[in-house]
Parts: sequence; structure tokens; C-alpha cells
Amino acid sequence: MATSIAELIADRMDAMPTGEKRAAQTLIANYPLIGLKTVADFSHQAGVSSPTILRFVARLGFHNYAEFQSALQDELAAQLQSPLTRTAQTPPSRGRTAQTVDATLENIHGTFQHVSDRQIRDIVTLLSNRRCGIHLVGGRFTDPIARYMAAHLTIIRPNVSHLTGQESNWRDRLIDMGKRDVLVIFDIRRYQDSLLHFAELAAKRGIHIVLVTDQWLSPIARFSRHVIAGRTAVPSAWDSSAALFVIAEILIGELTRALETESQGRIREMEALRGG
Amino acid sequence: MATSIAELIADRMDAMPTGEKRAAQTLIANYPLIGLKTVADFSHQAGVSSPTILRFVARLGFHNYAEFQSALQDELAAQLQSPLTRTAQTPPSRGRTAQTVDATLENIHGTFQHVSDRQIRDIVTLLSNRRCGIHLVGGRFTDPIARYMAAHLTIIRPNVSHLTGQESNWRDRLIDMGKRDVLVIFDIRRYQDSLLHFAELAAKRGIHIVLVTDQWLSPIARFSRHVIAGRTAVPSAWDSSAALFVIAEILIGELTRALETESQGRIREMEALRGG
DNA sequence: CCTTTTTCGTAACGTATGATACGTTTTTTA
DNA sequence: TAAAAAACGTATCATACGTTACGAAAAAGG
Repeated sequence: MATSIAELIADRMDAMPTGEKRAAQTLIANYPLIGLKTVADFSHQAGVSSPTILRFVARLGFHNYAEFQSALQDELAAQLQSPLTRTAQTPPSRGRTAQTVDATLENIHGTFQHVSDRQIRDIVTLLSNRRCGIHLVGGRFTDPIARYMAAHLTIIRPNVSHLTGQESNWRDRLIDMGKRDVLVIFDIRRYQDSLLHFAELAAKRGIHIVLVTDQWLSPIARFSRHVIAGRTAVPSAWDSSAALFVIAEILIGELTRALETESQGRIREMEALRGG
Repeated sequence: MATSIAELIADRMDAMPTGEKRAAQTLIANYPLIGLKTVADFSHQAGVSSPTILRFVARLGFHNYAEFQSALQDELAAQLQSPLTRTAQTPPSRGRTAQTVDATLENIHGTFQHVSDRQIRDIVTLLSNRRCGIHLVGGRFTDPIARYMAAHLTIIRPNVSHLTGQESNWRDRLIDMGKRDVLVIFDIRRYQDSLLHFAELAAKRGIHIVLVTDQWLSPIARFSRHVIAGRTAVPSAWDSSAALFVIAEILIGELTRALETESQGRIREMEALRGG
């Protein structure tokens, strides 16, 4: 049983006629990108005609060229998502735990490969205005992350609130939010309608929305000024929110640094109150 | 000077109109494969129209869609040809963000190098007895993780409670806990006295304690039946709880698998209630 | 060496794709 | 608030693409 298309080709290459063998060789040589181009490109590169390419693809078991390309893309997507495990692949009998941990590490790594420093900086700038209020909210499983972030932000700056309790209460809080306020939302599949409605209402009031979501992008992205997408796929019944959690920690850390001088006094004052 | 298309997008994202920004976000979130598919696929995934995608591509400086795809393919080809250099990418002048992310990855990796499968299995066995109640609690910053775990456990089994609110309330709940109950505590520096006292009281009542803490071990370890220590050091003003978060996710995942057959019916029943 | 079978390319076809013009809606500016 | 500008989507078009039929060429078998 061949797991990848490359292996599949290696298996059947011997049984192929001359022209298709040329196609197979050029595909292996330029794997897999040449297979993602057009049939004409592929055939030209291989020095054969277009129908030969199609016959080659059909011989591999695909019903048409599009199906063949989809398979290549899926394979490529899997590769791109896990560049680390590929090198350290096949200590075969790893436990489920180790596998899930690896997947989580990949998710975090992959997430931040597509998050630019600039994006972080912009969001931090937005959150560092102590005049404007910051409101945090999340979905069924992500609300604890909002809470975690709120717990930290409360310490380094004023005007931070975590929207808790019944969803109807959120709307009541809208009355206190102005155009200069920022709403930080955590939302992953399966996206909750209540959050979407709330975000829509907030957006209509001109409130800036910072959305932390998964790679499929919550519909709230439509109303958001800033969107950060984290990867969530792990071999488990649940999606992993670890990447979102790290995003929150990064934002916390950077914001703390940005407000360093101002927040020092605030922290000291707090500790005094706590100690007394 | 932007070297990659991803950077190019990050640079110009701010100056883009709403629809094109959505296109940019979905491309970054599914980078780069969505850009290699057809305009129709891309536009559908982004929730905008085809012309918006083409305008987006044009704004990036490409004369047509094919040119844009070629650029993506070239970039991808370079990546695939040197899989090793990719890890060592973004070489000397890494941002603080990247450094903190790396430290977090190290923490998680290191944490699970010292956590045995056996340990996980034992804890899962302890938590899988549906007769016994599970109570979760955490400290000032770790309580959201307890909450996160509780949100999941509530779905897959009965008798799960998150100890919320004032610390004095926790003690009142002790009266309902029996010898067969399990108390899951998250606690990192600076360890809170209130948590310690509560754990001591619980231990005296014969309640099993599962402690998730940092590598310096909370004093609660003294009363705990199981202790898992996660690494927390990052170059930031705060400690990172990401490793603890992953521990929670691992426990959730394994417990879900352990209770798979029993919890299936429960989940279905829940969705029915939710839908009705 | 001739016949049969397989393989391959030319050419033509229909569809799906990228591109564009235009009207509507939204946002910005006065 | 009204006018101007920008942005967006619908509908349409031209073409490039994948696909197929058919005949020529090559290979295999007798």
C-alpha cells in the first residue's frame, strides 16, 4: 500500500510505456510542483504530448487531472504543516501522547511562521492606549483564554474587562463601549452564533475588533480590524487551542513591554495593596 | 524590501480595503496552497467575489493571476528544495516574538520529555471513574486552564465541577467531597497561600489531588497523589503557562479516548438538548 | 516479414477559468 | 447632510484548459 504518490509512481513505473515513464521521471525530478501546473506545462517539460500526461495520470488510478492535483496538494499541505516531524520522522511506535504533543508543537510553530512581527506590533499599539477600554470575550472553549489574557492585562493597565456570564449580558455592556474601545475575541470552530451577533453589533458601534481564531477563520473576521489565525489540528477528538493560548501570551508579553515604564508603578501599587 | 509574498502582504495589508484584506487574511491563514487553487476556490474560501481576489492580486503588483501563482510556486519550490534551511530560516535578527515562541516550544517539548506515558495513563484512569466527582481549581493566572479543562470534561462525563468565585466558597464545597473524589489543581509561582490551605484541607479528607505545577513544584506537591511539572521560563516579564495548557489538553484527549464508548451517547444527548 | 496489438500525437470539442465592463452600495469628503 | 469617490459584486465575454476521438507510428507476436 503506497502512502504517497511518489511511492505509487515508483511502484508502477516499470510497467509503464516509454512516454508515460518519461512523465513519471520528470514528475519525480520536479516533485511535486510540476504536477500542480497545467497539463501543457507538464507535457512540454517531459517532452511528450498532453494526452500522454493524462494517460499517465489515469494509470495511477485518478479519474481526471483535477483529482490528481488535489491529491498532490493534500500531500503538500501535510508536508508544509509538519516540517519538523518529517526530519525526525518514524520513531514508529511513539505513544499517542508524544504524537499529540508533536502536533501541538507543529501547530504553534506553523502559526507563528505566518504571523508577522508587524501584525503583533500593530495590535499591541492598539491595546496600549490606556484611555481606551479593552473588552475580552471567547466561545465555549476559548473563553478561558480570554479570561487568562484579561487576568494579566488587568494588572498592567486600567480599563480591562472580561465579558462573562450570560450572552445577553454582553449586549448590555455594549452601551458602555465607545468608538475608541477595543474588543478582543477568541473564536474557533464550531463558531457560535451568539458571538457572531455580538461582534456584529459591536462593529456597528465602531468598536475595533481583534480576532484570534483558527485557520478556517471565524465569520467574525468580516468585522475585525485585526485577525490572527492559529492552527488547531491534532490527532484527537477535540481541536487544540494551544496555539491561540500562545498567541495570547505573546500579546501579553509584548504589551507588558510596551507599557513597561507606566505599568511598573501600577504593579508596585498593587502589590502594596495586596500585602496590606 | 519584502523577500517573500507573505511579508509583502503583511506590509500592505493595512492599506487594503475590507474585501481585499479578507483575501489577504485567508491567504495567510492557508499559506500558500489556497493561492495555487483557482480564483473561484480562493474567493469562495475568503467569502468575497472573484474580482476582489483579482484586485487583491493586482494590488500586490502582479499583472495577472498566473503571474501571482508562479511567484507562489517559485517560493514553494525554494522551500521544498531546502527543507533544512527552512527551520533555520529568518536567521540572525529574530524578533522577540520568535524568541519567545521558541522558548515556549522548548518548554513544551522539555516538559513532555519528563512526563511518562505511564503517568498520564494513571491519572486518566483516576479521572475515568464516573462515580467519583472531579473538582478543578487554579491560581490567579492558572484558573482559566482549570476552567478550560472543566469545560471539556463536563461534556464527556458527569460529576465535574469547577471551583469558582471567592476562595472561601471553595472550603464550603469541601463538605460535598468524598474520599473517592479527585481534585485537580493548577498552581505555579508565586504560589498562593489560599490554594495551599485548601489543598491541605482536602488532603486531610482523603481526597486524591492531581497537581499540575511548574518545575519548582508548588508546596501542594506534598499532599498530591500525582504531580506533573511543566516548564514555564520564557524571556518575558511573565512566566508562560503554555506547557500547563498542553498538559491539560493531553489529559482531556486521553480521557476522552478512555471514555469514548460511554461518552458518545452522552455527547449525542447533549447535542440534542442543545439543538432543541 | 506480415499481422496484430499497443502506444503515441494531432486535431477538434466543450467546459471552466480568468478577466472586464457596469451598476449598486458603501465610505469619504466637503 | 449632500456630493464625490472608492469599493464591491453581478453578469458577460474571450480564451486557455482538460478532455476525447481518431489515425499514424511503433512494438510485439506468430
